[in-house]
Amino acid sequence: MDTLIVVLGPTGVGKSNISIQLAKHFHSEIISADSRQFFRELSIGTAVPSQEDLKLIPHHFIQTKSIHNYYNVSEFEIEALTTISRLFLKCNPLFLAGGSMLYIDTICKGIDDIPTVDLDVREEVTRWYENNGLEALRQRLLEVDAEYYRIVDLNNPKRLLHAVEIHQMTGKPFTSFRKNTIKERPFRILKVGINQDRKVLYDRINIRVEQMMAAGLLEEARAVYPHRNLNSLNTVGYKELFSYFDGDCTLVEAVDLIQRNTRKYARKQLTWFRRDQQIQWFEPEQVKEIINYIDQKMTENE
RNA sequence: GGUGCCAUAGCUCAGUUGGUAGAGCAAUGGACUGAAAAUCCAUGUGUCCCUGGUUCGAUUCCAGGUGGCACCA
Repeated sequence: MDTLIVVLGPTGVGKSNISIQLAKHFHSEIISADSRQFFRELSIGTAVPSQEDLKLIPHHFIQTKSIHNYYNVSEFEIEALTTISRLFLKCNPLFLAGGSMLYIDTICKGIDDIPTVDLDVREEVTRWYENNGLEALRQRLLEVDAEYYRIVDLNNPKRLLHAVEIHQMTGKPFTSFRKNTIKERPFRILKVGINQDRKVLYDRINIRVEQMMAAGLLEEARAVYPHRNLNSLNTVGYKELFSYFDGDCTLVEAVDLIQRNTRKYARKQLTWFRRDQQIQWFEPEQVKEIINYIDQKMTENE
């Protein structure tokens, strides 16, 4: 049976390296589930695999988009599933590796069919919110979608905005699109989590940020600085350096903040993954154990 | 060596007219359906430097000590 091995874990734990070893062992390829490694303008700050690694093992969805093109998880679902079914013709197991929680879940469980918001609608509703405030936004949502109003986090403007945008665009309440059904996939999914001692992870993250700076992250960030308002650049490692370019902080402070925000991101990833009971957890050194685990599962269910 | 100022949470500090304390940041936990490396929510943390004195009661007042900073020698 076709099996997709999902290699997940917090940022900086060594997922890329491990999934390359696994793909090599199983003569397979890797689909990336990393919402920032899609962008070809961002390579140092998103820690994409090296050119040698990319040559060694074919990767998909790495640096295939531009920061200028709006991209979202739904488009990823469609594209990635197409790629996955094509690759299963020659590889099994196949690997999905990355740390973007929502993107992983979307491949595993699917996401409801909700229209993509036009950028002009987004701009219009956002401007309305900026002029009228959060309370007005809540009231507007209550009028158009009382059901969602009851369950949504009323402090989170992005959630409210999206529901209002969908109504503005379609004339239907956001809730009418939210089916919350789990899509069945025509392949088996095995989740392999990589984690390690929190302190060791944090040290690795701090060092990795220093290495990124040494590798030229500052220049990479400066090159995209003119486009800082793009959503794709609302990204750890770039937004902090933009503040430095603005003169709002020193370079040392900016780098410090990158480290801190990366640590926070790792913590947030772990919070998300913690509730997923399907994940089998390993330490970064346990590549052999992971291979044994996959072998065992592959024969179990043939 | 002398004088002055300071010593409170992991850090930077506030405060207690004497009744054993609180902000920011950090840290930790949580939410999450097309912006997700986004966005939002919640939670502690303590020999109040040490030793004595005054007091029913001292982190707070007093004395001495220790450490730090500044100035003068």
